[in-house]
Amino acid sequence: MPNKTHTDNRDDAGRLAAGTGSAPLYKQLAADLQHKLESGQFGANAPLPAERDLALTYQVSRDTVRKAIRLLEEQGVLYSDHGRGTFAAPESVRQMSRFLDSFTEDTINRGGTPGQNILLMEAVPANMAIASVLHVETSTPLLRIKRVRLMNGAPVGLQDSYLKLPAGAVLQRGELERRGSLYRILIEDLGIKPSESLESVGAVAAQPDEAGLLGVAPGTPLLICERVMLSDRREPVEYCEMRYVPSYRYKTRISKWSLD
Amino acid sequence: MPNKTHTDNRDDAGRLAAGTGSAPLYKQLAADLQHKLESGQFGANAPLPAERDLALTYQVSRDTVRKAIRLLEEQGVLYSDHGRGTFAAPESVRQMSRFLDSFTEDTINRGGTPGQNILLMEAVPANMAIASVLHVETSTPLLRIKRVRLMNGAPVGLQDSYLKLPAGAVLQRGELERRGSLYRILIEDLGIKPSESLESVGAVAAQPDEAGLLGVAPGTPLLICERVMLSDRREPVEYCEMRYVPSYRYKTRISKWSLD
DNA sequence: TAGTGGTCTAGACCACCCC
DNA sequence: GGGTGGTCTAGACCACTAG
Repeated sequence: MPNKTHTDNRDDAGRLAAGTGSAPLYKQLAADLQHKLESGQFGANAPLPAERDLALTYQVSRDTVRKAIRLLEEQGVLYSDHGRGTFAAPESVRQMSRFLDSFTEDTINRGGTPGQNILLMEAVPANMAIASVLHVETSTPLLRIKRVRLMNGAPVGLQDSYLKLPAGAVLQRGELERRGSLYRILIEDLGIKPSESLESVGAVAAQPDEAGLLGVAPGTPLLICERVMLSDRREPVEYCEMRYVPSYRYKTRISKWSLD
Repeated sequence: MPNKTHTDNRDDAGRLAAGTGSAPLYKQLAADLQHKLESGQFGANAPLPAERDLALTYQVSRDTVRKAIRLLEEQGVLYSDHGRGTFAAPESVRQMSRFLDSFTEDTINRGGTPGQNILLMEAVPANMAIASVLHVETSTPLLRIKRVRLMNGAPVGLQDSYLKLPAGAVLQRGELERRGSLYRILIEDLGIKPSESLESVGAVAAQPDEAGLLGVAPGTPLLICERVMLSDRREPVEYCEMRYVPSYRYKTRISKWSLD
């Protein structure tokens, strides 16, 4: 296959772009297939062409086709059954993201407008519990950020976040107000790449102060989500407690059954 | 590589078993690596041998090594960084299952003894909402199972499940009481293979009847989890509402960050 | 039996990280 | 520069499903 350095995905014959400048072939193929699936070319549970046919069509190896299919399978866009074929996933599955979203992205995905009201943003010493989960000594200074999160202007949640910042890193309140998403700043400005998060979800009653901030009656059931976020080096970087009003739902897709 | 039909994983030289009767090489390799990791041969974030070295050691192709590594990566057992190496995941990540567990398995994983108290088990006509999610006509008969779930004898949750059974399938109350796990029966007896579930999690206040069954005060915040379970053909099979007491936590690991 | 996805190989080159 | 993981290929054979 000739090397090209297109920014476009396709050459004149409709083949995928190769070469050092472009995305991996299997990602291009996945994007192409996803586009076809989302444009409604395949109904729910409709079969896709066989892997060998796709390889011929796109002029790539079958292994590359399989990588693209596995990628889309992880995203819930399609699924493969041994001996039967590969099929378009039903709409209900396709909409559910299994991945980690920031509040900002999640809200946009739900069709809402995200907002925030920063209640507090200051350096605090780590208490024993938080020091333990973030792998630091007690009293190590952490950046605490307490925010009311808004959807379409209405309060939906309280976020209380403790951040272990790299030495010398600075995060200004104005910057957070301007950008909205804390994670975007971590990624783009501070070089912190989140890789995984460990979450624990439960229910609690709203305390009077929390109730006031969220505009609900004290004692109202709240969804509480505690999260430890890990960097790409698997260093714990953030501990966060989120309390959401009852109308807010936490949605997820779980795949693969642990029973064999 | 010679074909063998061992039930054992290794031959005399310590190589993995090949041949038609044995598990895929990459799964054997993954099991072997996982065992080494769990036995503490590698500390948190300790580097594993390079892929090429593992391939030599185990006498398999590098691609097979990569498949094994990807499998363990999905399970949170290890992680790979481009250009740096492959590393043992920290203990906190390793413990979190990202997969679908039944209440029975989940409770066992937490070190508890699961139990149940079947409140109701009968055929009921589907109402509009449930008919919609299960893709059946209104009034189609469904099997409704309402249970109090127990951990170490104490009530921790209410499960209200609506099942679309295959024509002619029968599920006896005594069978469920004896086996404990509904999903085991679905898989082993009815040929229903769960593949994915879509979940929505939130918080609600306990109603008087629910409070009585769970042994909490009315108005106590409960964690509510609604679930639609899909078969391997992506047919919705079960709609289930679960309400858990505040002490019960729903834990999960989320990987891959949606921002690139 | 024909067609599908699943596993496996051997080798090549690219991209990234760190010394 | 030397080592690491990431991508890609061409071909072979196995395992499963369905008509």
